[in-house]
Amino acid sequence: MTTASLVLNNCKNSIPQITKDKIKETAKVLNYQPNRIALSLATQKSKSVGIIVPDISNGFFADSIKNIQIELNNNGYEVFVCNTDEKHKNDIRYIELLVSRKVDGIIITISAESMVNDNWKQIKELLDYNSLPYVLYDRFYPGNPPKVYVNNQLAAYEVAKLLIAKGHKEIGVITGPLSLNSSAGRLQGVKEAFQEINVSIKEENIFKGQYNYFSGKEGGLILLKNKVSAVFCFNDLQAYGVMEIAQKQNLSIPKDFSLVGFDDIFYSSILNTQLTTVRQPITEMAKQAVKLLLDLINNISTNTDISLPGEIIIRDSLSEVNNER
Amino acid sequence: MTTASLVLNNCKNSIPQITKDKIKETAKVLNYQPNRIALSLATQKSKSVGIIVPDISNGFFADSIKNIQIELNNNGYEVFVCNTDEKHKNDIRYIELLVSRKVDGIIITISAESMVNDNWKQIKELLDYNSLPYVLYDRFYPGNPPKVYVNNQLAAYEVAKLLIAKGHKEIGVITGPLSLNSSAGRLQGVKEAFQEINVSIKEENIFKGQYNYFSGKEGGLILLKNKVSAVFCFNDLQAYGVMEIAQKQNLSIPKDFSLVGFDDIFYSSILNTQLTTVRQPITEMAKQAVKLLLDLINNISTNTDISLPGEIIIRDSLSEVNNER
DNA sequence: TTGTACGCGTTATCAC
DNA sequence: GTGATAACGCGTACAA
Repeated sequence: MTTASLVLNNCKNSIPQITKDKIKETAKVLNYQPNRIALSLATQKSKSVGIIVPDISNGFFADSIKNIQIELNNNGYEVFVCNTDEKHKNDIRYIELLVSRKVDGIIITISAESMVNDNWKQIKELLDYNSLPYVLYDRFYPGNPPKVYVNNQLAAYEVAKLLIAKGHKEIGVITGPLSLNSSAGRLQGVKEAFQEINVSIKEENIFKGQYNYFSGKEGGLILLKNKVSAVFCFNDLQAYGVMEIAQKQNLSIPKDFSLVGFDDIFYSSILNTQLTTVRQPITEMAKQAVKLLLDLINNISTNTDISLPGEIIIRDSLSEVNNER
Repeated sequence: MTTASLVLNNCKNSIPQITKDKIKETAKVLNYQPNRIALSLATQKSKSVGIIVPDISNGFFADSIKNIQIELNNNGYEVFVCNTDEKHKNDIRYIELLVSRKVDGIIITISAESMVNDNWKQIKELLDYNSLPYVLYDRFYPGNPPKVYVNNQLAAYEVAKLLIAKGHKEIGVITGPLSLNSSAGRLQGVKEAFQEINVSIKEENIFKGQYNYFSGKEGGLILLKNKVSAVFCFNDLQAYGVMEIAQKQNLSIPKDFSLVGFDDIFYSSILNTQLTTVRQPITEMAKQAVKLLLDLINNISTNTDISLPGEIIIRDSLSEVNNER
C-alpha cells in the first residue's frame, strides 16, 4: 500500500507525524478528492444504497427518505432515491438498475402492484439472486424477510377501542390495498376490537380503496350515506378526502361524525379541523432500518423483524358519539 | 472493441444478425448486467446526476424531484438526491461528494444560507473548479449562471394587480428570505403594481420571514393586527399559518380578509377554504432543467436562462375588499 | 471481421 | 516498513 493512501484513509501505521502532515497538506493544496468510482471498483464496495419508495410526494415517504438519508450519510453511505409510482415494473427496473450500480444494499417499500398475486416473488428472487442485502420498509411479503414496520394491527385495534369507548358502534372504514400488510393488519385490528364487544362491522361499511385523497372522497361519499357515526381512514390523505365530502354535505366534524386517519403527516395538525390520527415513528423506523441494513451488509447477526408501535394522536376530529343526529 | 460490447450497446456495425442474436441470447440466459462502475471508470462518464434541494418534504421540491427524475431516467441517467435542510455547509458537502462520485452534472436549488452575503461565491467556485455542468433551479445568484426559474416578479405583479382590482389597498406581505431572488423578485413585483396606483406598501406590513408554516403564523399575527384587507404570502406553507391564526381569531376568509399564496402545492386545493395561489409549472420546469443540463453536458450551445411564467389559480380565499369590516 | 493488450484510479498483495 | 505490481470490469485502439 502506498504511504499516501495509508495516511489519507487514517489507517493504523507508524508513519512519522511530519510525513503525515506533509501529505495531508499537499492533498489539501491540490484539492485531492479520491475518485469514488475507481475506489468502488477496487474495493468491490460502492458505499451507496438504494431507497425505493412508491410515492415521494407522500409526506410519510418524504420524511422517511429524509431520515434514512441522514442516518446513512452519518455512516458514510450515499443514497440513490427511486420513485416507483406504485408500479410493479418500476420495482423490477429500479432493482436491476441498482444492482448494476453495485449498491451495497437496498431499503424498499414495495409498490402496491408488486403485492398483488405473487408479483412479490419476482422481487424476492431478484434480490436473492444478486445476494443483495435489503430491508423491507413499511410493507412486506411472507417468509420472514428483514423488515421494519409499525405494528399496524395493534395501532388499529387501539383506535377501534378508542372509538368504542366514545360510544361509536356503527363505524365506517376506508382501507388501502388489502394486498398490503399495512392495510390488512389495520383491518384485522379493527375487526378484533369490535369482535370483543360482539359487534361485527358491516361489509358495506368497509370501503376498499387506495392510499390516496381520491379514495377518501369516494369512500366518504358512500360511508356518509350509510350514516356511520365515525370513519377510520387507513391514511391521512384519505381522511382529507372525507373532510372535503363532509364540507360539501355541510356536515361538521366531529359534531356530525368523527374522523380518524393514519400517518400523522404534517398537514393533519394544521387543518381547520385537526385530525386524530396514528403517528408512525418515522425517525425511529429510519434509524432501525439503516441499522438493520448495515448489520446485514456487515454480516452481523441481529433481529431482522423489527416492529414498532404507532402512537395515537388525539385531536379535534374525534368526539363522543352524537346520538341526536 | 469486443464483439459482445458492440452488440449489447447497439453500436453501428456490420456483425451478422445471427451472431448478434446469439450474443443477446447468451447475455439474457446468463442474466448479464454490465457493471456500471467499471463502465463509468472506462468511459469517464457515470451517467448519473445529482439533485440538491433544501427541503424534500416541501411539496414543491418533492414534485420537482419526481419530475426531474422521470426526465433523466428517460435519458438514461440516474439520480442522487441530496437534502440540505437550507444549510450552506450541506451545499458544499454534497457538491464535493457528488464530485467524488463523478456525477456528470448537478441540478441544484441553493440553500437559503448559501444566498446570504457572498456564500454563493463558494458554491460557484466549487462548481467551476471541477468544471461540472450544472443548472440552478428556482433560486440563482448573479452572473448569468445556467438557470430555470419562474418569473417571480411578473407573477407577483399580476397577483398585486388582481388584489388592486378587487379593491384592496391596504395589503400585507409575508416574504421568504430576501436574499433569495424568488422572494426579492416577488416583493419587487408587488411594489411595482402598487406604485402604478401611487400607493406604497407600509414597511410594517411587509413581514420578512422564512418559507415555512411558522413564519406564516408569526407574520399573520402581526399583519392581522394591522388590519390589512389582504395578505399575500410568498409560499403556500406560510398561507396555511395565516389560516391557522385567522381561525384562532375567529376571522373568516375571504369575508374578513383575502389570502393569496404561492406554489399551489397539493393541499392548497383541498383545504376548507381553498387557497388562491400561483402555480409554478413544475413539470415544465423539470423538463427544461433536464434539457438544459443535458445540453451543457453534451456541449450543445443553447439558451441558458430559462424563465417560465407562473399561473394564478383563483380559488375561495380571494374576494372583493369588504369595507364594512 | 476478429482478437488482444492497454488504460481508467484506486486498493490489495507480495516480494524486498 | 517500503515499493513495485496485479486486480477490479469495462471501452478503446490497434494489429492481425
